[in-house]
Amino acid sequence: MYIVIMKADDLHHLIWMSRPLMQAAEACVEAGLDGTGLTVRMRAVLEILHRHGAQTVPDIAGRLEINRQYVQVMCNEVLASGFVEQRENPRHKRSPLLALTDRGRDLFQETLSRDLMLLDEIGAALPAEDVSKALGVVLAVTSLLKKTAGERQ
Amino acid sequence: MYIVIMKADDLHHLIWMSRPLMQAAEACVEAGLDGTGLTVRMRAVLEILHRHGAQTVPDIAGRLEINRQYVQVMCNEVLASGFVEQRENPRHKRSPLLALTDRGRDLFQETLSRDLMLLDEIGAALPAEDVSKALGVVLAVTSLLKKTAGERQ
DNA sequence: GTCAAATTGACATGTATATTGTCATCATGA
DNA sequence: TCATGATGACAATATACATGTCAATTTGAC
Repeated sequence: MYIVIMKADDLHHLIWMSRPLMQAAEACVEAGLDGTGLTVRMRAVLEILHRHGAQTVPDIAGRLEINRQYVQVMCNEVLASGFVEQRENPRHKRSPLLALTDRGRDLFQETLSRDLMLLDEIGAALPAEDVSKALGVVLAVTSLLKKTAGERQ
Repeated sequence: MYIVIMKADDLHHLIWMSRPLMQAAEACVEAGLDGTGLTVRMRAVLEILHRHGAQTVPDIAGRLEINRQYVQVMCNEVLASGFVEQRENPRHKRSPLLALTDRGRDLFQETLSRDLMLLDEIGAALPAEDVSKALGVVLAVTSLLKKTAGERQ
């Protein structure tokens, strides 16, 4: 009985820590972007292009799970910044591929490596096994919550 | 080396799961609030009052870590809803205490118990120890990220 | 090859969730 | 009593989306 109560309590706390965690992470990324001319949402586009290579705007929207029109705005911003350029798309003449420019790639790799260093620092304080278990729990909880939200409707 | 890479990767994933987790949790709460006349942010106020007893608006803002002016708006909503009422504050004549009305208490307890049932259900699929460790990791990561964001500025 | 249907980019509008700033009023405590 | 601070109200701004529409063009089925 006691254990059950404790668990629900921890679970409750875990779930409601998601917002502070997200805010802290975003603040951290934002602070790391200071001076680069990038915003967090521009960085998101660069990350997709870095990880998955050249993509069209609708492709990026799909990966970000954000609607096409808003991602279009984000992409226009990175295009204007010069960190991304349009390339001809052999598969669709009116929908160019967006690709990182050399400047964009350099910049993103720089911020990425700084972020990875930070992750290593943070990770140093935590047992690898705990991190991996935490990820498992969070993934499971998220998927169960999603399912429940659907059912509750 | 391999382990370090794995850990940073898991950590990265864990951190960026915070948004989907939060969204899933909010969607779930919202679905559970359907028909009660409450919104998620109104519920947040009720939860504070339920857990900590009667509070002033600035007190609630402090606990929610949201700025005073916005919490004022949230509180005005719950006051209008009739689930919360103003009481005289012996410590400050211009700043009344907000307290749950009987209706508010009943309603909140009902939604709370439904949510606790859900938590138990979700918890049933997870070892208590893992949940507790996950919470520990998330708390640690959040606090380290907050610290870093501050330093990076 | 033709033509209907789908895709794309652009733009306008709406909404939720905040933050920031200002101001008058009033309470508190030195 | 009087400076200081707390409170509530209001306005402006920002961010992060969703939705809807439209023209141009592309694709694919026939």
